[in-house]
Amino acid sequence: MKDLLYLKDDQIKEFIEHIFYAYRETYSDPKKILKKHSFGTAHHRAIHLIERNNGITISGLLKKLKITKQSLNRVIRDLVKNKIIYIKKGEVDSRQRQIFLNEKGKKLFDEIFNEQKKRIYNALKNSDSDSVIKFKNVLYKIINE
Amino acid sequence: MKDLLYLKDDQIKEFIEHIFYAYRETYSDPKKILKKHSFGTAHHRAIHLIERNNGITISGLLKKLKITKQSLNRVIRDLVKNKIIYIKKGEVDSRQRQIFLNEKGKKLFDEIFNEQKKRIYNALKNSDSDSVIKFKNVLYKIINE
DNA sequence: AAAGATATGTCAATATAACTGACCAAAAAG
DNA sequence: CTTTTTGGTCAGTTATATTGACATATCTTT
Repeated sequence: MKDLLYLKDDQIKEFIEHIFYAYRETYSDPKKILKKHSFGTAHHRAIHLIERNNGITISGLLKKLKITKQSLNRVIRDLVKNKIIYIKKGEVDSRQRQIFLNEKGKKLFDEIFNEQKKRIYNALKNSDSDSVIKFKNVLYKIINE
Repeated sequence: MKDLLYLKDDQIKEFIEHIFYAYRETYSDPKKILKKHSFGTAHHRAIHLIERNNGITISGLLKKLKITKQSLNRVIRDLVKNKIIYIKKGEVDSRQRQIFLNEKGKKLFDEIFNEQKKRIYNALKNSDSDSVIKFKNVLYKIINE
């Protein structure tokens, strides 16, 4: 086997460490905004996925979040109570629930996203397009295992 | 301003989402091993940083972990009690504590790392060295803001 | 139509990892 | 000698997740 520098353990350990930092920093940025509404990162992740997948079902969210329905339920209840999201019965399968951001939710999402965007935007604008493409490719390979 | 595709909001939202997935998956892999010792991800992160920074002080750890000393203290106590780490008074400044993995800790770290390594290794081995370098560069830019 | 499977909701108890705030002691720095 | 820094600890609280049990409505299969 070739002695590929970038496959050395030290390099891999560094990646493991820096993936943590990237996650932590990216999700710390909007915490003040969330706190104004008494929301936390769990609410944030749900809002993000609902914005990205309009009309997503409960089980759809569960698959993406990989948490239990009891955990998700708390979050969903909070968001409904605060009129961030609304829920409709599934059109095809009325056991299902479809979840949507309402106007207040869209505004909150925009506020949150604006905070998070800064960090990513600044990183990308100082990178050439090839770097961004390759960053994305490796990131996806890490997720898909 | 140029209409750079990779700076579009959708692309940025995707990155925000996938940074979360990458973190979650990378740190989920060794959870079974940690559970055998009744440790969690908090212990994992501390062990990782101690392995990477032999003799790191309490305040050094606090800066990297960005948690309170009360939170860290619980973790450190657990690790000392289970003989994963040991603590020495600082040589220059004896107010400080220097933290080291002992033999049991090194073995545990190796077990944990082996699990995590698989995911990263597989992602990197299917990427060319230029991709890995560029992945690293963008990742670091995200952290440094 | 009856039986079984699926999607969701909810109650209760527990675990993990973090937080705030207060206070103390030892050692270094001024 | 006074102040600052480093670390330890007690107590209470919050956020997010878990397991397990059970209920209801709806869809699918027989």
